[in-house]
Amino acid sequence: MGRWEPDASGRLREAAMELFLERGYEQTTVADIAERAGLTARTFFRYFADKREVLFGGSAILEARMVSALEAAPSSASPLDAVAAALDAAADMLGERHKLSKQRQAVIAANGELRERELIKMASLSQALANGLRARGVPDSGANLAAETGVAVFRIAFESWVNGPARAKLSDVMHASMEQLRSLTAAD
Amino acid sequence: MGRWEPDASGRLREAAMELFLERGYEQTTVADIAERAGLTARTFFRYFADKREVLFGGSAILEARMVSALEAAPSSASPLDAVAAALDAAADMLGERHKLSKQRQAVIAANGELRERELIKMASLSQALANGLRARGVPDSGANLAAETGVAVFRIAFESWVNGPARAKLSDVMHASMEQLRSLTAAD
DNA sequence: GAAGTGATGTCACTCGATGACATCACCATA
DNA sequence: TATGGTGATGTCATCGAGTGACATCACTTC
Repeated sequence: MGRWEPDASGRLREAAMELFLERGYEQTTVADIAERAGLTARTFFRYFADKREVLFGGSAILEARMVSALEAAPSSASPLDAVAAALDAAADMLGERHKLSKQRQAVIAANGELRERELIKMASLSQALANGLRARGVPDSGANLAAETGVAVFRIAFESWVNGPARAKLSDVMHASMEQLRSLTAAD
Repeated sequence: MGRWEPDASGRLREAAMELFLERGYEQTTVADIAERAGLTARTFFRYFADKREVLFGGSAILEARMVSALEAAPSSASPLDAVAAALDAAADMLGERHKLSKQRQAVIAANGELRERELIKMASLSQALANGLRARGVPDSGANLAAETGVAVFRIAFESWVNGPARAKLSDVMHASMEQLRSLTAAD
């Protein structure tokens, strides 16, 4: 794999995933990743802000799609319903690659730095959803709360799906979690 | 401040806070902190696992107190009410130092690494609360959800309190956020 | 006062991350 | 087809975080 092969970023992502699965995140240096991709460490840092980021390339896209879905929800929909529409969009995007998701989550779960990075991606998502809700006229505090709880539902459902059977549908798990939230808070 | 003065850990924490406020987190090296505390960088890393951790010494105590409060809630209390008791305990511990909290939050908010670290502390808290709920007989999925949403309420209320007037009571803000959550989900 | 103990310092090293500058492949155009 | 421009990559030097090995210091105990 020579210096000018196409898709350097994709090669780096693949090499990283391979090495993380083979020996773990900490036992892999950036130089290792770059070497397997036929590049140098300096080039790695031209594509990714830091070592962790190589695992989170899709999160910006996911966030954009979820925000679009939230914006597209009928204006009559409640805040939580609009958030639910965003979760559906997420299920569409992630629901087809159960094995890959499982591997990736295993790598992340095994390392503190990566868990931290994942959490801040979720926080960014929550922020973006809250902004979308405000644009729909939802007042500040409610927008934050609805977005936060929505992301909590997303995270819990995703985890449950990843650790469950491959044939389960992510969207079903998400709907079930959302229902559970409603009953949890309504019952008081 | 010589080599064998007492409370090395406390001196390091103070020196760090001072320097972070003076020049910012990134512009402060661990060697700077250690020097101001009359120690060396090597010793810093004997007290704190990494540079970020110097700002999060209280989080383990906070977590322990919140879990205690949750466990002490009457067994008749609903999951969300037990979580609310934990939030009250947090308000007790944090509510008296508005200025310090505000400074600390400003430092954290200004830096991505520190935001990440704070998020994982919140995740740890959520995990601990969920464990406490399970010990009370709450089923798995509901325990996670109640803990996550409870921590979301905590975070939002704390932020609102920190950015509000110094005379506001943290416990009041927390109660208001919790009420808002109930109405938000019950209205559908 | 000698031995032991725990806290601290010193040294050397690896790795993540970044700036400055050189080099390469490729493309447009004269 | 030569020339120059452009963007991607490599090379080199450097800083700071973090760690292991070992020396040193203050203090305690017998």
